[in-house]
Amino acid sequence: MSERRKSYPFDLLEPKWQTIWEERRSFHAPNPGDPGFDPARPKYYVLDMFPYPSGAGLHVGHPEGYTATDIVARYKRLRGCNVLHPIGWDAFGLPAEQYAIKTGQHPEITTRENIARFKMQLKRIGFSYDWEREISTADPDFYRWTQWIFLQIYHSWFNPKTGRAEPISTYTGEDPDGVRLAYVATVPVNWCPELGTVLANEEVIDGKSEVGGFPVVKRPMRQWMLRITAFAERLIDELEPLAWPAGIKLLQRNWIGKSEGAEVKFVVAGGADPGSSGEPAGVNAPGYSITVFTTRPDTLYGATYMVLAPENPLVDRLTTNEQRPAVAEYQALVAAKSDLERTDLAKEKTGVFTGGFAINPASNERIPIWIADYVLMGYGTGAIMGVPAHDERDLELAVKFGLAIKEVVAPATPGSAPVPGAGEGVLPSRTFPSASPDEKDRFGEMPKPAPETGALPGNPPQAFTGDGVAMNSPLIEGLPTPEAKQRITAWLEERGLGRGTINYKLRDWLFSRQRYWGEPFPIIWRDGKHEAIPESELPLVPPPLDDFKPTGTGEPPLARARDWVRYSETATRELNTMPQWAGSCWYYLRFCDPRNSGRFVGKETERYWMGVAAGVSPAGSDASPGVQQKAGGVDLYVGGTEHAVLHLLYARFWHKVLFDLGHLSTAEPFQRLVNQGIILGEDGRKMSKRWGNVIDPLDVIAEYGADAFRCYEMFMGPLEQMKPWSMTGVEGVARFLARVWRLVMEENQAGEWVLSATLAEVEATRAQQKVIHATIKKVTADIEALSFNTAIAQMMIFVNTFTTADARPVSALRTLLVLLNPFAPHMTSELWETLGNRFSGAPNEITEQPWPEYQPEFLLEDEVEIALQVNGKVRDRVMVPIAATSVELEAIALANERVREFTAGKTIRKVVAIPKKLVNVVANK
RNA sequence: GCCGAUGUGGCGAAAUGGCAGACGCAACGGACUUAAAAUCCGUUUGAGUGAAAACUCAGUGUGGGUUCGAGUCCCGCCAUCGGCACCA
Repeated sequence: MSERRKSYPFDLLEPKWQTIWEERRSFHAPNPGDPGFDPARPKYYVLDMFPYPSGAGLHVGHPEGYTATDIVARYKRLRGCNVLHPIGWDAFGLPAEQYAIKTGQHPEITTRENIARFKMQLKRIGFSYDWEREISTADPDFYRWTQWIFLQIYHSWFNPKTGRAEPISTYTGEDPDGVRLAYVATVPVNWCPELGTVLANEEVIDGKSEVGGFPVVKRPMRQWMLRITAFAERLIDELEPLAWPAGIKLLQRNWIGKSEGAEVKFVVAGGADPGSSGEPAGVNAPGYSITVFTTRPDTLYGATYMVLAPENPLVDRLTTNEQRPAVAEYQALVAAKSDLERTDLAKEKTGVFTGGFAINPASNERIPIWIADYVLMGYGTGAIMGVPAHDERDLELAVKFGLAIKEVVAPATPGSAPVPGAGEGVLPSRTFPSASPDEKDRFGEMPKPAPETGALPGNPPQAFTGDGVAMNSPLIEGLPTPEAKQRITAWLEERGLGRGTINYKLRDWLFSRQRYWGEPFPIIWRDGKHEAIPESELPLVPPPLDDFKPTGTGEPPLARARDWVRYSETATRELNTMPQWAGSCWYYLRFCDPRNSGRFVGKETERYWMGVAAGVSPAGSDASPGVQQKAGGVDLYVGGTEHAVLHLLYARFWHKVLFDLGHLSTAEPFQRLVNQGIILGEDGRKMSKRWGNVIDPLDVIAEYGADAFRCYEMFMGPLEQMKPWSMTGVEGVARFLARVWRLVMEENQAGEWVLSATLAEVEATRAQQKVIHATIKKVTADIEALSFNTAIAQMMIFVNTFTTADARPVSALRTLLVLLNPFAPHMTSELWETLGNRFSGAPNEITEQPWPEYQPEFLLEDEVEIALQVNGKVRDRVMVPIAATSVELEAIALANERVREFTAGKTIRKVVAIPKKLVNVVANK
């Protein structure tokens, strides 16, 4: 490192103040009832997304959000709030375990080392965390309560009548295990052989694991599931009033994917197709039917065929002997495809006819039943009605295999009645079967276009998928789409042929992992049935293991600990562990009361920190029934967009369960959410080892100091934006801080820093007052709005103004120090102390100083400069009295020489005068 | 393909519908210095006119529109980034 002289002695004073803060417990927030707790102060809970302590340590991207929250935390303290500003470690997780597998090093040891390094880095930046609240999700004192919460979920069910989670004891049906919020199911899961575990859908990206990028295959396994789908509606509704970025809300809504529509029952036709020699296989069973889900019940008359998912268990019973080989072959083909291939092949539709037929309940037409892999078993009923005229996917299949296409919705032409039988450009109706000559085409393997495509000259066929007016549909003829949907749904319900229903894309949460480094389930198995272990046995600690490797069979590594597995003569332990999300689902609650050994969080403490902040009135009335949304929760939560869906959705889900069960005082955990943008390397690329552009905060701090590091992180640009790092930019901000330092200090002959001789206990001049109060106003508003870059810019203006002043008023500098304190806490603390030793009139500690209030009268001027425009172009600027009225301004403008010059020979049409801003004279020939 | 965000000097950026480019970086010029570093002061969107002070025109991805007035509001298009991706 260069031996350049430090522009101010940050290397001495930063460690000094960090030690002082620790010794004085300056940022410790007492809980209600604790000594020193002041109930008169409002609470403010400001939270970071806690880090996973990886082996690489922090780079400069991590502390961006942390710096923002730290500024807010320090600002709120100066404003007299009780501030909860904690940090901890998301310590369970795959990387530590992968490392253990490679090296044999126990994950607990690597995790402890990584935490130590992270902690040292964070402390060096000077964050004002309450370190007495530090937690780790891998600490038994913590995960004991993670396990306890799992048991709460396990012991609950979702009561559809009340719309909330209730103890399983309130369930009166026959099968409690079938309704629990935590349940076991054998489901096709994403099995990752390399990682030796199953993964949630969300952890699989393009058919590969999110961690490591290993291939993932589908495989049926017995797994723990959490019934998050029961909360789908509330997770959408209660999102609405939160102060979150609109884009994140949208992301969550899309993820949940609500669609309203109807289920329709199609009766399977008896007997074979008259033209076919195939035997009907099992389709003679009377009353046999297939239910589909559709969002467009109004297109029922246009359903000319049905499609089942290849995995649908009904397929076997529908398939005729003749079609059986083709169906079996297709099913095998689909099963062999990975998710990636399935998506890749999505460009062209494939499918095969089962030989079976069903009756369209509206038109009574016999329609063929196909299977195709574009129909997913996991959504809706795993079966659809094919309406090729009004659905692009259905149209593709129909065109390819020559299935009938029947138009039943006419685009509504504005201002005129729908054209009956609107003909031109419409596809010719066809009858099934016409594809029989193309037997070889049945898998869609033919690379050449199907003959049908060639048979349609001109425009490619297009499905009309918008709303319009029903046609060719006797029951709803001429009705606009929304009414047609209602009418046909009612008609179906009357006849028991269907009902209105809602579907969600959201699936239940696959909650178990076949890993070692996670929370063991507090569950045992006896006679093939699961039971909870008593709460008194928590925490359930994982057994010590020498070999962490996955077994490869899908059996978790915990199976190796034979003694541990054997719970009693008749019972064995559950071998799965929880996913990494578990701890982060509720860590923010534990921060409120991290050492409570009797409860996951004390009741009163939770009510204080997570409840409705004083002065904020809850939205809506408490008297309303059901799950009325309340304000409250974490007041500000800052983190990356990568958690927009998963972490935030899972945490909201757990929070709602705990709220319903009466353990919490609010229905939502995070009132205000902000995403910080990514910080790129100096080369404009994402920071990564691969590019060698990673910047370690400690290196920056060594050269420029922690205060400069913090200020630069905030000065780079808007918090939410992606932006590249710049070392010369850091230098510029460091220069600014050095100028602040030299406002107060100067070097004597001996090279020591002493108070500047220009300091004086004098009144600020009027011009200086204006800058002071403009700065107070802007910095205050900008911190509230998290616009830290412009707050710093304003303080730079302040410093530029006072640098050139002959005498520097002490009071003005003190004001600046308080405003700057949240950004550069070390230096401002030092200067504050130094000033206090020489000048009286202020408390000894900067933290005891109230936040300054700006006085509007100092911002007022006697005169303002206004612009004089002609036809919108500025022609002159003049000083006018601040109180000048529009009429006076108009007169001034019209008398102005430059204005007259540009209006000469023209007629003045209009004069727009805006006091304190400008006058615009509109003139033409 | 669908959804969302973003496009402003050489660079990071700023701007309740009212003087585009605050603040900072880089660059250039000056002061201090034997010299350099540091520091302080100044210049810096482009094109044109002028000896100069000044002045004129153009300018916020692109094409339209609303308005006395648009970086800002509306419509179309282009580019970059992010998310979703057969969800019936």
